[in-house]
Amino acid sequence: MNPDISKIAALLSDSTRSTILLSLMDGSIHPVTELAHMAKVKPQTASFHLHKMLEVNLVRVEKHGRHRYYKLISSEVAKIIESMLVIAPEPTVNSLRDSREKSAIHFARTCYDHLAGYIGVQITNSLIQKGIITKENLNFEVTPKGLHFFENLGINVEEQQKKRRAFARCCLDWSERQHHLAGALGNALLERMLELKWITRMPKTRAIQVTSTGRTQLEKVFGWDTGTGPLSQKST
Amino acid sequence: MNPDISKIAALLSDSTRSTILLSLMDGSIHPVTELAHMAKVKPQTASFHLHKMLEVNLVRVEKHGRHRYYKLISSEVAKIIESMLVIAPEPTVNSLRDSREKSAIHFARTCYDHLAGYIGVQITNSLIQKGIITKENLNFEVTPKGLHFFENLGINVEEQQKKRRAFARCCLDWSERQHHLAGALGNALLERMLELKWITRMPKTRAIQVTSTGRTQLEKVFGWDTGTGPLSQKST
DNA sequence: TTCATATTTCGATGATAGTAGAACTATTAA
DNA sequence: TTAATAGTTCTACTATCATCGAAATATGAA
Repeated sequence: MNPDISKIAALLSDSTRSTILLSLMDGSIHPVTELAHMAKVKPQTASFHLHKMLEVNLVRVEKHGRHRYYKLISSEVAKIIESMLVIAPEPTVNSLRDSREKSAIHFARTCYDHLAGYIGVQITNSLIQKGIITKENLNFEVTPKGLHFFENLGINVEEQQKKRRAFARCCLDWSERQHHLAGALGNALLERMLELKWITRMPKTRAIQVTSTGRTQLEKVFGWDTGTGPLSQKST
Repeated sequence: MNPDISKIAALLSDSTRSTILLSLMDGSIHPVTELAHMAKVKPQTASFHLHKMLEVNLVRVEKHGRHRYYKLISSEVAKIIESMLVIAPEPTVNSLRDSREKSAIHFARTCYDHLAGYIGVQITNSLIQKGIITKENLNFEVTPKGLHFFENLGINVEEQQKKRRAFARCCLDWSERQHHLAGALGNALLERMLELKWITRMPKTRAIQVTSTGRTQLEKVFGWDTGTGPLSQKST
């Protein structure tokens, strides 16, 4: 007499649906055709899957004109996916295109609504090393020194603490096998970096690109070199 | 080019396998026949499923004589199941037996290696109210006063903090829709309560029974009445 | 050695579920 | 109004997979 996990798991067990869900892990809205393209299926098929996920409340729709935009319904759903990524096997790389995309995603990507990948982990580690945040069990705490740091960056820490969600949690990065910053603070940092144009979203993927301004600023602020982009990174 | 979540999810998507996994959520070892009985399938079928879960590293086996004892391979796997329980629909109750078991499980049960259900949440809330622990984002911290409390109970807090796992995290209780104490401290508390015979494991389920000693002690220590057991609890 | 118990392997069966073609609805542009 | 685009519904077709009987293996008991 337990809740029925299998109903939920069945929805993630199909590779088309899991591809769609991982695309939605960027936290934003996506039209059906785009999701169909990502999963390499016809629009009918994507529609069929999205309908199933709507019924069990994994995703939500917004109608705008003739488009229907889908998104993840909650961070609870994102957490399920996140926890599976920790132990999921890495995919086989079949083409040069696959290999490039893999490098890009390992280098920097969004994980639901915060930054992940090599860059995400590096930033998190730098924040710890510089005494801006401290890691307590599976959460982060902002030091007094850290309050100034975020203030200068244009992020109001208190505002993030008031939000009805985890303030600064650890999220296990599947590519780096280390923790990166998540929660309200992680989200605020991503948003601010996008706003400052240090990073930009790459179309059709969850991959993130570091701009030339970004490279300069990251080096200045954190004192390390990000390299020239995903292709210059050694694959691990 | 993401890790393949669907492979993992496919293993949880079958109701027989999910029943087996939920049985293993008590963190201990179980022989094949017992798991087959819980899932209401023949031993061959259970064996077939366990073999699949072995291959993908969800479970581990220990051979003792002619028995093969299975258990969850890691707390990472437990975390996946835990995160799904949060949004999984409640099962339909078909018989009086089901209804009784449901009450028992809602009243008190193990969740991987700590206490959950009405009793688990009540204990957690009492610990907070009495200033023994405090809730910081999604973790708990032990107050100086709390150190004495756990000392008196026979739990060495420092020893738990040294362990290579989350010390005292929040775990969302699916039946109570509130947090209860998990992590090393949650585990230590469960073990100590079993040792003191305040509670006992009920055979064939994850349900936990509060002994008469337990009722007296819980009332004394926390100042609330646990009732006479699951059957005296109002179902919510 | 012989019998009983625990578990796995093999093979056959039956049910479930993903896929895309065709047709249909809804919205936008010309 | 007509044409084009976005998305859904319906209907087969196909493939995958859980289930269990039967038989095999392995351990323990008598």
